[in-house]
Amino acid sequence: MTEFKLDQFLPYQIVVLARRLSVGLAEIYSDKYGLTVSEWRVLAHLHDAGTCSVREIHLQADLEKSRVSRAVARLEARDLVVRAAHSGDKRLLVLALSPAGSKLVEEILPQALSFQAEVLGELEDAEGFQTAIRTLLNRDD
Amino acid sequence: MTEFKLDQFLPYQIVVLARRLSVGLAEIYSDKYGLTVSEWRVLAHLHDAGTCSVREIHLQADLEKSRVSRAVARLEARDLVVRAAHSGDKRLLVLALSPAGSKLVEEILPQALSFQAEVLGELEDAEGFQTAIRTLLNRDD
DNA sequence: AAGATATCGTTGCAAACGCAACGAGGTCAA
DNA sequence: TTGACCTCGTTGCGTTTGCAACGATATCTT
Repeated sequence: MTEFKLDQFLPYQIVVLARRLSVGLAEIYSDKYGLTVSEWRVLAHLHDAGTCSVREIHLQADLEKSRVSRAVARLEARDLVVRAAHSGDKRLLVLALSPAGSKLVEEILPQALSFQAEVLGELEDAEGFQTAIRTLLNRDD
Repeated sequence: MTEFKLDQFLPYQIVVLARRLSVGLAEIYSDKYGLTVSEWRVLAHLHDAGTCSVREIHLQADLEKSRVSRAVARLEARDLVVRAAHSGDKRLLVLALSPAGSKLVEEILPQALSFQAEVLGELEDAEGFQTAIRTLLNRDD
């Protein structure tokens, strides 16, 4: 009989860890600001990108394009994001943060960063851990 | 303006990694054997535990009890799991793998383990990585 | 021993999900 | 320039999800 402990199985451990971190982070962007994961990622990416299309967020933020589309619609309804037509290619949307959106993101980011710091702070070799994560993320794409 | 790159943000990286590993693993238990994540976890835990209740799987395998309940129902319909009443406490269910279930798990496990080995093989310091994961998983519970 | 409380597994339901299909617009070749 | 093909963002739809509520059983309290 093959020896196998689910709780020592790496893919399982990482999925569990991911869920825990998500729940922890959600206490910030969801409980305090009423944002979903999709919305938070859209805002975060726009903060960095300045301006971009739905497709770019889909690719850069690991979100189904339908999730991006609906998240953007909700964010626009809350006046956190501005949606405009691209002048050159009319298929594209030009998304950007509104002033209120920028303000909101600036309010959330420090908290997100401190959450990250708190997590990393528990590790002996935080550097090595981050390198490992990056290594795994860069495989096969 | 706060500096923030979503793709360098640890919680995000781990969620993305978790999804990738899940998809990779699913090529084994889902594509080849038609199992869902919930079903796979139930089988894996039963393989190790021998016999247990819905609640125990709920706690040990990080699954909502409704997911366990439904997964068990499907597995029983496929004759992979046996569901019996507990003699002492009639609220409890006694779950166990059927012979066919055992056989199936024995077939899958080596593939799961080799998938894990493949992932760990890409890391310089696999030991350190696993230690870090365990550290993070043991916080606050 | 009886009533209040807690726990077990199941079920109902609203919301979220992923995927496929769509219309609108762009690109490329002949 | 016209037709085939590709890409963009949105929408529809069946499935899955998490949560709350439920009936049944156990336990605790007095």
